[in-house]
Amino acid sequence: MAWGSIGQVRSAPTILHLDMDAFFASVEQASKPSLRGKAVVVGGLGPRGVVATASYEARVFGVHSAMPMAQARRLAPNAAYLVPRFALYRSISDQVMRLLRALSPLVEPLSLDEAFVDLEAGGTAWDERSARLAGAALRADIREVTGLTGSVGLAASKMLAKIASEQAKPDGLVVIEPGTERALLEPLSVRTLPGVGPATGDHLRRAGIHTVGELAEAGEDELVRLLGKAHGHALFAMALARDERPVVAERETKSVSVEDTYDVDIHDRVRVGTEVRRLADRCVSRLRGAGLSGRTIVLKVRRYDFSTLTRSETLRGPTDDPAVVREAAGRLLESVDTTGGVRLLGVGVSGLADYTQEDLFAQAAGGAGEESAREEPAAAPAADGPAPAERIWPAGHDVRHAAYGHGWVQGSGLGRVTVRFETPDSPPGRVKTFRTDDPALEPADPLPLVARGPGEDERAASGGGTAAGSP
DNA sequence: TCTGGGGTCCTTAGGCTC
DNA sequence: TCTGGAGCCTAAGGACCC
Repeated sequence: MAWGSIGQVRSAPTILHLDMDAFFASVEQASKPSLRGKAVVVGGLGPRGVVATASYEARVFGVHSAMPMAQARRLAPNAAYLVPRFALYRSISDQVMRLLRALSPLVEPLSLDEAFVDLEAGGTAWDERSARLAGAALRADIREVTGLTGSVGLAASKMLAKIASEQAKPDGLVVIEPGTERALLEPLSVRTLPGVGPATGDHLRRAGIHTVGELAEAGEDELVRLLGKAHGHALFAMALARDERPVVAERETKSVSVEDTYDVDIHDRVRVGTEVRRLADRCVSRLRGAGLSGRTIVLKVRRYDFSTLTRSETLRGPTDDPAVVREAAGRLLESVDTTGGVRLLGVGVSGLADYTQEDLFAQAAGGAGEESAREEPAAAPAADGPAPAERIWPAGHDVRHAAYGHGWVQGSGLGRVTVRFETPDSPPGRVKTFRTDDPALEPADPLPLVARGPGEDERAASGGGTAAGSP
């Protein structure tokens, strides 16, 4: 992405950045009344899990995103620990994105809980006042539709809108007025700027540069010398509050990959090979699901000491054939020393196209059924034998009991599962414990966070419809 | 303390072709 | 015919983001 290359400098704060507050944790609190106002941590619960999102109540204890889960448990032993429920988060994200698209056709989602909107392109705002009104209305709509809060930043560029929404958190709205940008940026830490992470931050600190003002003073040549061409030019432009990157609605995928971190390092070479083939199959499933194929196969190996290496191979043409990807990944694995053990394996495909080399051959051959008739990816995890009899009840997932109704799994182990019976619009519920194989208990779909009016949803809930999570 | 998963972009370096 | 350089591709690693 070229910085400051195209477009004209905007004079009104009509770029909006929305950031949902502690998104995953807020969804869980909205869906589970007993967790409102409590410390909630969402993330991987295995021995090598990390925190995806911590509620503001958990952040008080020092828990934050990307922190190892073991450390979070030491800091906040009484918090609720839940595994992410991406399907639910995605459905709520869709509702939010629909609200954004009503404001403008130019919406650039960055993740499930964040997006840029060009309000001017949508004719929704043209000056500070109209932008502020649109931002406030959006926040109200989000609360009404999802029961959740989001923070809004408004500025004349993407970088500043993002900084504004950061300042607005939680549950606020901040406008950076054109003309005030330089003064606002000057005292901020260089780490505030997008693209300055731990490594670049350290690098700059060693050069005596701590603030955005010092970054601007250092001069473009010095920054290019310190950080390289692209990064140096980009950072200098940002330090002067120059950012003319447009809001881009459609982004095409450049690569597809899957990876797994194992609870215990794998030492057995045969097992490593098996895992790589499984990952190759999963990767191809995702690739095909997106209607894509790719030329470059990448194998990723993280060793016992956390050192990471990648090996890649570029084929003559794009493929979405699981056998081809499996074989390539297997060849790449041969060049990697895995003695000592591996903690993570990954398989990816890049150099994407929306056709395959096989398609071209098929066309050329008039579709004559080659021997390599499309092999379906090995049906995922059921590697061997029937599914185990033991039923798994992930923490936080919804369940339904024949007698007690809707609830969620508070914890399980030793053949027992503990369920709290409550719904988004009920008061905090009671806890009961069952055997994991209790036939009266079954997994359930999440309920809507906000009760719908009659006709809005076939699952129309009866209650009063108060917005979840309201103070 | 002990580090996920899915991405993007940049840099460096070597090989190849014109 | 030899050489230098530009430009492109591939491979590997690193930083960053959410």
